[in-house]
Amino acid sequence: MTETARISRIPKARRQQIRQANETAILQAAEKVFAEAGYGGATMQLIADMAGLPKANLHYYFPTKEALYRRVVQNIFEIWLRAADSFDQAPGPVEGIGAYIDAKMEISRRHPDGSKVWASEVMHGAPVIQDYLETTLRDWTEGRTAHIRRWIDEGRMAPVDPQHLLYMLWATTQHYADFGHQIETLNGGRPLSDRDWQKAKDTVKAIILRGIGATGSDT
Amino acid sequence: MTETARISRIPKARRQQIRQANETAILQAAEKVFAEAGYGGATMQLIADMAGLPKANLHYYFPTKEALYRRVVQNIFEIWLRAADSFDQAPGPVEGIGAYIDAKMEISRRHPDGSKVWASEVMHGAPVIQDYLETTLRDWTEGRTAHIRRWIDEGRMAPVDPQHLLYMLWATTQHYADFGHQIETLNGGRPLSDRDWQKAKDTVKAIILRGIGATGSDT
DNA sequence: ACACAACCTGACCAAGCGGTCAATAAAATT
DNA sequence: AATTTTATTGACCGCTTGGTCAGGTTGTGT
Repeated sequence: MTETARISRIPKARRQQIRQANETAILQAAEKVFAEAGYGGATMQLIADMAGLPKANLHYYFPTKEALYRRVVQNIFEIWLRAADSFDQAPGPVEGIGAYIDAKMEISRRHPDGSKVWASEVMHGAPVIQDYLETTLRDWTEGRTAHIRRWIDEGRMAPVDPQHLLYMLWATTQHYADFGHQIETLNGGRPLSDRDWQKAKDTVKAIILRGIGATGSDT
Repeated sequence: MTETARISRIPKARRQQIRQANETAILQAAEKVFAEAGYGGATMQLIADMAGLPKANLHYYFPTKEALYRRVVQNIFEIWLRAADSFDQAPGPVEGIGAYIDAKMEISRRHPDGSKVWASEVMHGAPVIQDYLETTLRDWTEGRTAHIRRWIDEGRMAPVDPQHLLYMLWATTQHYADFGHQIETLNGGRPLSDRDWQKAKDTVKAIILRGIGATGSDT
């Protein structure tokens, strides 16, 4: 480990360091504001205040409101794609779908704002990420439905329509983020506890895995 | 049937007639615009254009943007509550929950804009219908969970957590409205056909009813 | 026919918006 | 130390927004 690396790039890359710090601060603030107010309701001023920067500085890092918004949406999309890994390297539907549910529920818990921004974007007709839907998401979906079809052919689960099964998984898991406020209200105004989240996961997995007649890897 | 009633109140209630026509035109346009652009992104001008009225006329019927929005949200809420009737007068979970899924899927198909407005409202923290969540919706939910618990006690379905089951029903059915654009994109850019909708309903019902181990009314 | 109330609307306004820019400060390079 | 590059910011601008209002029009009761 060289000295410059150990002291974390004092002279040269301090610029980059500051730049990245400001960018992430802005992105975090933006995610929250976009989630709470929607794209139209969000203001650059509010994002700037929340990030602790003057408004003009935002436009130095992100030229327009739309550019900033686009980055926020892309970040979320990548997090979601990463959750798909659980799906792939699984011997059977119980492990694969079970792990996928766990992963997506965890995302709903840790990144509720991101989920809301995504939902809002799609609800409004996906004005900025339509191409993602048509390319990356479509490819991803086709791969997964093929996977599910294989499980069905192997008799490891009931012959349910893979597409609608995927929709169900998305809907159910993301609901805990997008409608978190409603759930919290019905929970007596208190956020879900660790135990509540565990119960949510267990219930969702139980119903869906039994619903598709899934069997474990042991044949 | 009197003459005045037959000719549908020509002299007296023509005012009311016009009033109601304009109000519903405004409300329909507002629902669409709020759904497509969100509360912050929607403009009174656009709503007025879509309703075929000058903007100032909107403010004659609805004093403020928020008042108009509130009415839109309330209308949707009432439609949803009415879908609950299917739940009540049912002998067992297969009929009750099955009919409820059918009803909510039909709402997602017929009133996608309303569903989106509701989703948006809740996602943004329910700023205008928080009281509804705390009163009407909470009462409704408690009644339904009690119903489900009874079914469980009677051995008509597996002992799943009723609250999370309800969330699953809401999430899955509303997903077809709120994320309709995404579904349409993954469907090759075409809206779901009659057969697609039927398949969606059947798949959702099959997975959930099997998932909760529901049995029909015949014991 | 008259008077009164309800309805309609073009023109207007203050406020807030996204975005710009010139001037300044800080850091890196020479 | 000088100079160039990068980062920062208060002040500002054109434009759109929700909302107002005076004056005109239409419908209703007498």
